[in-house]
Amino acid sequence: MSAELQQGTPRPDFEGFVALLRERAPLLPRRLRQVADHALAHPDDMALNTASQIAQKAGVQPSTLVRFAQALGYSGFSELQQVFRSRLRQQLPDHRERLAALRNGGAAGADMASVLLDGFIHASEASLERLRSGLRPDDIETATDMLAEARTIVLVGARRMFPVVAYLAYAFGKLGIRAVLVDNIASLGAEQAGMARPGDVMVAVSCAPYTPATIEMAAVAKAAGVPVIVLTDNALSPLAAHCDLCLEVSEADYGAFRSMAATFALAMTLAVGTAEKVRDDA
Amino acid sequence: MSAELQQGTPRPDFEGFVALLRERAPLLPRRLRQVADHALAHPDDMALNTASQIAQKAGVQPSTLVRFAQALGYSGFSELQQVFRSRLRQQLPDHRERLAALRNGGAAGADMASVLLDGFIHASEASLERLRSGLRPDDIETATDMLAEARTIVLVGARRMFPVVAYLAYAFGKLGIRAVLVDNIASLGAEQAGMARPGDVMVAVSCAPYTPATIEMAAVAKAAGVPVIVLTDNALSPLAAHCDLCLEVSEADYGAFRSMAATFALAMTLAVGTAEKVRDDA
DNA sequence: TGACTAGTGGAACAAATATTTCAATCTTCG
DNA sequence: CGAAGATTGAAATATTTGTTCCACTAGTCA
Repeated sequence: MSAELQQGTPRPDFEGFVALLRERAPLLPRRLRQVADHALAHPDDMALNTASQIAQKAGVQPSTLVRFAQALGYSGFSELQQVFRSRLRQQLPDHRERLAALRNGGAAGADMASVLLDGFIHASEASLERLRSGLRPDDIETATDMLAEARTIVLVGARRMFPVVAYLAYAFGKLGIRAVLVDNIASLGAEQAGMARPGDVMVAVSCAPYTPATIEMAAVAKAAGVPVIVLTDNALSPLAAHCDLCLEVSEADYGAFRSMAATFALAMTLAVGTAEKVRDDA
Repeated sequence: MSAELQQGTPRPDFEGFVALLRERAPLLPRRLRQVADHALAHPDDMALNTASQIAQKAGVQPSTLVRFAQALGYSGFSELQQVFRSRLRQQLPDHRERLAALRNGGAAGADMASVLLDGFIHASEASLERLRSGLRPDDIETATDMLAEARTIVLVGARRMFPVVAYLAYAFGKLGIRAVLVDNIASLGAEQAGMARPGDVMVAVSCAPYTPATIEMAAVAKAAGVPVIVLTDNALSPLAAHCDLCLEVSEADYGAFRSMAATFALAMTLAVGTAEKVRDDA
């Protein structure tokens, strides 16, 4: 091992570890780098599991963990692990206090950022909670059945909801499921969506205030005999009229902005659930 | 040992442990009671230290810890400690096991859907929790300062992360803040991003596996004197090298898919925070 | 009071875990 | 192309850690 990597024991706190890694990581060999990535991505894992369990998850040998720790100047893996454990110890009470402080005292202008962030986090958590209790598992089941049998999945969503369908396009693509994203480029949305035929399935996403184009495309598809699955905010949505299956996701808002957390969680579920079905059928 | 204390392995979660203790504690011998008190008072200690360290803090022998665990029906101290560790971990791996069990056991379909949804909801919640405690409010403050002073905000993100910048484009637009979305249409991404000049600000979003084009655009912008704000998953990200401010968001994953909840919450915070600043300046 | 039982401390033991070592492999540079 | 060096995987080893056992104590009931 080159001598330059050998130094006295580095700072025993997590921040110190990250700082150290920031400068050393680029110079580290492949496997050690792999460990570095894993350590930053899964710090809890590093704190709570044994060396061989961590090594397995990181895709390396246990000995590599020891080498990694030593390359950074720690005496061994155990010493490095203490860094992660102390982080876990401090982090919990620390953030509980901060949260309580924020809630009680009307925050000053300086931590406006914290208040906003906290607000959006809360809205997201509330949305997820509602999703958990509000959605019928049978409906997801029906949806994934439909999607798994589709020749092509046509994804429609605009404005606020475009990110959701864009994500679905990515996820389906990665899972090897044929899907096309209607992005309305050059105002060709109607033509893009119009190519759907029986045998295909449309997924349309829209919440209040509903984008007329999305409703229109769903209506046209349905009339053409294309099954339509809708993600919307409530059962009275104008979209609900033009669909075969309606999945309701009510997001909580903070200020003028609504969370997207529940919608994305549902989207991921649909994508993976469909992939599982497709695989089982084959 | 009296037979009544011997039972099958109790529930492996922390709630179960507390419930069990509530009814058994009064009947326990002195030293075991002492352990019970310590366990409830210092659950983190129970999760993160070795048996002899814990024993010392609790004022008992290591063997007493083992007896305590066994008196409650666990096979030994190690098994009991896992209960405390999973509490810290917020039971994430538990879901993987359940999903694996479902696959093997061939459970009913509706169950599969529930497990998936539950898994993604958990991953989202864990991500939000990490965001809450892991992000420095000062960094958000700095980011919104930079954004509020920008003439035009240039938004760069690809593949998995495209939905985030697409959302930001929507949000900034709605808030009356000038922003352009680099969507790489017709492979014109470099030209789209290349129009950024000093006085503008670029927001680049990318997590592993990093899209080379995004890194490249951030590097070019930075070299041209355009301030770059980066949203990425860890400090070692190749994007971190080419930015003026690095916001780290580590999302929890479930299966092969990572949550987007924390990234979106942060994006909303940035958008609204910037709007507040712009309004105050005027 | 004396025998019996449950409880306890501490040492011996067994198991799990981290660490070291060494041979094989891949890189790099002459 | 070939040699020197770095890197890696896997087995051997050393250490730590958890567990069991047994002698001893304290409390309880005949």
